[in-house]
Amino acid sequence: MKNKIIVIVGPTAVGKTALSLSLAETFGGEIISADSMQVYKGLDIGTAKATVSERKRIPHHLIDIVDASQEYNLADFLCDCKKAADSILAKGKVPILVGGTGLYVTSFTENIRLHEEKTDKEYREFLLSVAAREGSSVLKKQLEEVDPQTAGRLHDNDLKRIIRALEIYHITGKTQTEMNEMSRKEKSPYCFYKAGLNFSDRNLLYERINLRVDQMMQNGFLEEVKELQDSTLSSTAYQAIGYRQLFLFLQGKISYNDALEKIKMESRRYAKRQLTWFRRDPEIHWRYVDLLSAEETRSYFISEIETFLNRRETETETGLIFNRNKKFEKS
RNA sequence: GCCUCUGUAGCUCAGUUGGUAGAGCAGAGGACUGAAAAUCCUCGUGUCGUUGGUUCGAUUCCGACCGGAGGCA
Repeated sequence: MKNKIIVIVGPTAVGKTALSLSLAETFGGEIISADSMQVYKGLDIGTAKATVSERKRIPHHLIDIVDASQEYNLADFLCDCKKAADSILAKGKVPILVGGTGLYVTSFTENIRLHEEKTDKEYREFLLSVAAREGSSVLKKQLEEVDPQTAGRLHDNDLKRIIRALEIYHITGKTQTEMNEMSRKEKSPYCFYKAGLNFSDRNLLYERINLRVDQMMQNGFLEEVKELQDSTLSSTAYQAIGYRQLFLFLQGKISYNDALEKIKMESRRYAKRQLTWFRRDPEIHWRYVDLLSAEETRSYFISEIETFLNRRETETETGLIFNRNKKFEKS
């Protein structure tokens, strides 16, 4: 029988943390954060990490695991996440995967296996300079010769992905199409119950986000950013919403108000993209937090998860997301 | 009180020598396999302040009224 893992997803600020803590308590679970920014030490308030006392109450994994000056990516996450899940299972506890980074969550649940090949920063820089000089369509044409399938699904302006596809070919001699096929050969050794939190009214979600940004400021977000100013953030950590904007304010380049509004706006857009990502996974059980009380949401998922944990037949569908197009071809 | 400017999309504004309109931003939808809080694609949103006149036809021209900004008394 496959081991079972609980997954909680949803846009930023819906209340994933609160639900995860309460589910961890009732089921004897430990939490694995699936968040590309909470891995960084020192980015605390702005990334809305669970508080230290919450983390004392329930063990959390994959928070504060790398220095903010270091890079961290999907491959690192898949490796760390598996280790964390297995260590929790070995203790006889239930892993609860909680997070808003859709790529991380689905790559793990769909058992994407990345291969030895890594990244080649120099080659990336080189391609980037080519694109700057001659335009991205030149690279697109290169890719068309090497991997027409990937080139076909990418837009001319999608520079990051064009470069990545060329980079893969440069390192491995194989196309991204081939590599992607190889990456999903085996089904996940785990099975998942996927809980999704959302607002039925988008405006209420946005109000919640705006409010939370204000609360972050009250909790000393600006002081946190001041602390970071001297240390250099890695290019990935630097992408975290809020930090960039507050750096600009501290440098006197934008007003405090503009920074605040920008943070709120970027957070709202982020939430929207998260929803686009998670919506296409039909296995997620969605609950709307503006239609139910916290207690109703909690007890709904508790009873759902109870039956999930007691179930003997534990096959979950896989390949629903990254293979979506193929699925339609079959039928 | 008088004079000038102004009122067009959620916001900032363009425009129509009279044939009911378009940019940016905001917003919505989508994509996503080693940067993913990143990145990329697509798409609208309208009593053109109100009301009367001229006109086949007014958002456009004219008048009145109402709001906003500035100036003069």
